[in-house]
Amino acid sequence: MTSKKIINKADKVFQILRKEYPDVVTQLDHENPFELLVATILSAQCTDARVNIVTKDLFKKYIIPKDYISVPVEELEKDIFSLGFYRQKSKSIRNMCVELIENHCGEVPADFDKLTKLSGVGRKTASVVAANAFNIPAIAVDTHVKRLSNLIGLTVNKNPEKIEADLKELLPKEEWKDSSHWLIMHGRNICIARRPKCAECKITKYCDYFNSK
DNA sequence: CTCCCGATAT
DNA sequence: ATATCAGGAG
Repeated sequence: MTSKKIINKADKVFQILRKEYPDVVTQLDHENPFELLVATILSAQCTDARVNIVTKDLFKKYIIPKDYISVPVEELEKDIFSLGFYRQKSKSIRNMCVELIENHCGEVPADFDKLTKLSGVGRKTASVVAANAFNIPAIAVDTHVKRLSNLIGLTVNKNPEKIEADLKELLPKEEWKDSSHWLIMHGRNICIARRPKCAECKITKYCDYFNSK
């Protein structure tokens, strides 16, 4: 159930963001779906900019799933150390590569449900890969999308899966991918978690957080 | 719910 | 010193 008030708010907000961020793309450097999958797993709790620094060399050394399994796990841990959670992420990537080889002929499946079944891949990562590598309509609810959706008042839910469902009701499928990018761009540039720049924000008129200050 | 975990801005 | 960074698994 989405109230008319929220539907109207969403229309105004996304109209402004659409104009503000006309050409949105993933900031994660990648040249194919497999690289995007690895980069997205690595991006958990860490900025795209730092992932890109690591993947610049990583993607020269590891080309296909087999490459990640061929080295001792300690070597992969060292290669991604600076990103944090390096033990978890190494294990996830290795298991994910085994699963790609055993269940998907070494290819990244172009299917949301199949993606979420891979090690280290939850709804957010699956959405990023589905939307950006395969143009499958999806909304990736990351920390920015969550924060802005709650601050603006596009949803009253705190659970990412519920936020995703709420946003999908507010937008046509054709805009699912771009809408998450708009919120992410706005979250990084203006509605910054540590210190929101409300003075520079163009959607304060429709923002619950701003109007309740 | 807790744990994983380094880099960075404030 | 502390919060936060394009989360996911157990």
